[in-house]
Amino acid sequence: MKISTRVEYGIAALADIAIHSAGGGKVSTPEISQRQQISQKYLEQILMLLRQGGFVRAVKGQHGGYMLAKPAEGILIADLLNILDNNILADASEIEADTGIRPSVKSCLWDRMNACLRCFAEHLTLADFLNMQEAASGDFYSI
Amino acid sequence: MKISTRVEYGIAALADIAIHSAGGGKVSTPEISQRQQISQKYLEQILMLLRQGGFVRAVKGQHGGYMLAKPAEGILIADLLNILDNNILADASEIEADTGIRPSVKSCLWDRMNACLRCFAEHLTLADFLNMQEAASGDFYSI
DNA sequence: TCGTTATCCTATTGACAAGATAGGAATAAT
DNA sequence: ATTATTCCTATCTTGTCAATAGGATAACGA
Repeated sequence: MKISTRVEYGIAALADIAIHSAGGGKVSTPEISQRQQISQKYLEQILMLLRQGGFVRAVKGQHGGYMLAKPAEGILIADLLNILDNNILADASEIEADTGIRPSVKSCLWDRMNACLRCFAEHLTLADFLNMQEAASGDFYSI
Repeated sequence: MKISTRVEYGIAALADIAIHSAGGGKVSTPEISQRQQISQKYLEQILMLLRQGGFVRAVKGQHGGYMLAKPAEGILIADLLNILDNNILADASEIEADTGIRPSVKSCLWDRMNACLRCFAEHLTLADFLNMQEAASGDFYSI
């Protein structure tokens, strides 16, 4: 199972924001870039996706930055995957149906695999991910 | 969930061979190519993978062709995926361990998703896939 | 008001893999 | 010999990922 760095960085960035904006603060791209070792310019693009997806809110201008748009408990890893990796969890048969093609047996097989992934990712929140990390090492920064 | 055409064609080809070699016959690339609408040259490469993976046996020369190397009940979709798509189901942490990198929390997340897929694909055989198709339409050729 | 520092947006580039296409060598039956 | 097949390698095209770059827009502070 290959996962793009866009997804990887996106989750890392969101986790970073969740941790460092606790208490109403804002987190800026330079901060995240340095802590998570992600190119700042590339990070900007990813954060744009996360904002458009409704995961973070942004404040422009000096001393601006990002904060979570909703609590970490309400952010599903499944939704993150879809935003960051072009609807990776969408069913093939749905896509075919949209294009007027009759769903095939093959896409039915893909869909079953898809369902396995979705079932997992839809029951896992950003908060769960943060807990995983905390339990594993106590060091939030080594994602 | 994106699946490469190599996987798609590979499974289609193997299903075609399973059906048309019933009774000890052989199935040639031109036959499969025509029935499954796959470029013959591309199909050759895929069948080479399937042969190297031990899924089919080949007979060269005139009136040669392919046959299953083992019964369809013994062919796991998981193994097919790994052969046709570069060990797509291998755990990230295993790969990291092989390269001397300490498995990370992130790869642990990927591995859990991987486990979902593997659990499904390791319990599904080529025979199951054939039954799915038969039940769905009765037309073996419209994969 | 001006400068600083941030987000926001688009264009471009380089690397790489997928998806084919092509040509021919080896092999076996007719 | 001829034909039909598997086998193997090289090449090409295209698209996506990953990253870089440049600048527009917005807010804050001195």
